[in-house]
Amino acid sequence: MTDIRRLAEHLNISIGTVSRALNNRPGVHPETRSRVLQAATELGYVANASGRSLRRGATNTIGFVIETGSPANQAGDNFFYIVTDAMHESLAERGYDLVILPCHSADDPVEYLARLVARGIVDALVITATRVQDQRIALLAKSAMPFLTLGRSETPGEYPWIDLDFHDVARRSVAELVALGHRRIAVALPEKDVNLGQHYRSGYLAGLQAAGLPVDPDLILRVATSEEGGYDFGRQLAALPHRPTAALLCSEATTVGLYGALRNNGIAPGTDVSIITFRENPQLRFLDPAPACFRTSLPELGQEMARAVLDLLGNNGDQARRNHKLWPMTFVPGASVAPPGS
Amino acid sequence: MTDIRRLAEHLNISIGTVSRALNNRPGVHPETRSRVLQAATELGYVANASGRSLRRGATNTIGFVIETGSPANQAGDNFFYIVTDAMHESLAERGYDLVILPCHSADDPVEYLARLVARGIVDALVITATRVQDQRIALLAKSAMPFLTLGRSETPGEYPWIDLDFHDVARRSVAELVALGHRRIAVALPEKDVNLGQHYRSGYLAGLQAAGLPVDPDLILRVATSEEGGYDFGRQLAALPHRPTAALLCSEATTVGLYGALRNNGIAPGTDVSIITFRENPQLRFLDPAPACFRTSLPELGQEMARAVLDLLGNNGDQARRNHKLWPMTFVPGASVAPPGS
DNA sequence: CTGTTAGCGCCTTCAC
DNA sequence: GTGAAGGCGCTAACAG
Repeated sequence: MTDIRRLAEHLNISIGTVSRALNNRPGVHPETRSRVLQAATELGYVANASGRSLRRGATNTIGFVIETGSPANQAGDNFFYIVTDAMHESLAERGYDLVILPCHSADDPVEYLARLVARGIVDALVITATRVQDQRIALLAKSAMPFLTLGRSETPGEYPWIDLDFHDVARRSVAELVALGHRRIAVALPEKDVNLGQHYRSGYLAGLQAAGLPVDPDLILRVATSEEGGYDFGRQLAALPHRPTAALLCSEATTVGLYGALRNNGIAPGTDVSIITFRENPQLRFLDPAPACFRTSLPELGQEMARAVLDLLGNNGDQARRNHKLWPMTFVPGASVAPPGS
Repeated sequence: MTDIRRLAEHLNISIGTVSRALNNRPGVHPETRSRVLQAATELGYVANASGRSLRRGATNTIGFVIETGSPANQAGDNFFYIVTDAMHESLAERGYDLVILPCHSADDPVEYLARLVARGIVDALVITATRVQDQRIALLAKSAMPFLTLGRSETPGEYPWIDLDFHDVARRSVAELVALGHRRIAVALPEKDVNLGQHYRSGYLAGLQAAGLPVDPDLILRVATSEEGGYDFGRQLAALPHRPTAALLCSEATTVGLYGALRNNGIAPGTDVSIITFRENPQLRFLDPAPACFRTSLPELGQEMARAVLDLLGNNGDQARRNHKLWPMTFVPGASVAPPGS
């Protein structure tokens, strides 16, 4: 709670010198500097953030926006905690802090962002769960706030993104199943405006085409990204007159629900219907049969995101806005996949 | 990005009047006020947070601290998103904002808090995952920062807390099992310094005592709060010479792992070993057999927490520091519980 | 190497 | 009902 003035008085020197010493500015006698640093530690002095930001015109803080009201965020495991943990650590090495900015259910995400930008509490923003047409991106692109999106979008403009390679995951999943003899493969897609669904769908279609398989619209379903959504998907598959022998999930959150629905309808996951889900996580590992899925290092993803954001704030910010990164994932076989009719 | 000066110039009035109009201060001509408000909306003016905080000495922001490096937070579902979502909404009604402050793996939680307090970016803090002896509480109690803990602690001092009633949940769980004829009931506790473990343990012991059952130390195990921890627990139970007929979990995150370990050892969850876990969540609902557990409304918990924090910042802050609330939970029967040897 | 001073954006007191 | 001015805590530019 001490301010810089009291610290200076305590040391009998001017606040200017104290400030220079604390901020590693040149032109301070080494002995003075060490006295200042020691006194700061003793008195628990930390610069007041408002004063510093006001003067510097920057907060040295990155905001990571999460819509806490979204069912997709309330389901599943704590993807974001792992990503932000690593991202935060990388940012800290460069003197930046990270805060998670939750946008609550009753608030409008676009207005929330507009307020954030104007209030100036962060130097850059990360937004997640991008839509095909995303007003948040349109807003940010018009503003002067540097931002990174986790997920692509068809919203026009030049902005940096990092995205998991949903296309390749889906394509690869189909290929794995086809190699075992599957020919009727269902897929659960999210709501239409969720951008990852576009890519997952295109990968699925590419996989079918590569195998010379026809597209059956009955096998392409849209469900909520939640346990309930997975259950829905399973029920709908069970009700199909000509049941598929395999199913793909573009979100691991739906896996448990799908297993439950199949079992409740007398269908054995893995035996009657092969399943490949999206991202490996600890919960999946103990499901029976263990689901085939895709692995990636979330800490590495967080580090990459930190790098991308820091690039935006560096000297080559303009160039950094053209940074695009497709994040690869590797297939993890599982007992949930078997030849059809086995 | 407009500042108040430009807004005032645009309207040809002084910044003092603009400020008064925007902050609903008395003594502004109604017409002037409406002109100001309209111009603010048009130009997208929002007060700069640093300037305002510096002047007011308050940020109107509440910080919710989460240790993103903790395995317990990386496991399980998004408990905190649901709580903070409701809390945020309640706070917003009273003009407060909420930010989630992640403390990353490589950072020391106590130092992190000390920095937060000194930087003055929030008016109050919420800390979670309390320890039996919690240095964070000791630090905050010494500071002038109002704070609320989600979870109790034996750390001395007068501070407000809200805690789920772990004692009663454990006691009730034992009673349910005893009523069905169980006499050997195992329990998985977290590491010793995790405060909720103390209460869960005391409730477990109270339950045994009420039923006149002996305490078998072999049945009281400590495991990590994660899927792996649950798996560990199951393996250890399977290896016991005199196997229990029931098992209690003080964290739902361990449930899937326990099911997996039992099955891998030829033990049927629900039939061979009855299971009661902690908090109901969507993932559990689709496990087979569905685990008995305890239900509570996380949105209501979030609202209660918002109230507790706002009380701290109100006129009766001193009295509010004595607010303690034990949060009740209700039993949800499940197929994971059956009479022993059934 | 150190002290002094201006001003970041805002709100509030005082004067009118 | 409105304008002018000071100062919240800090850093950077300028004197010395």
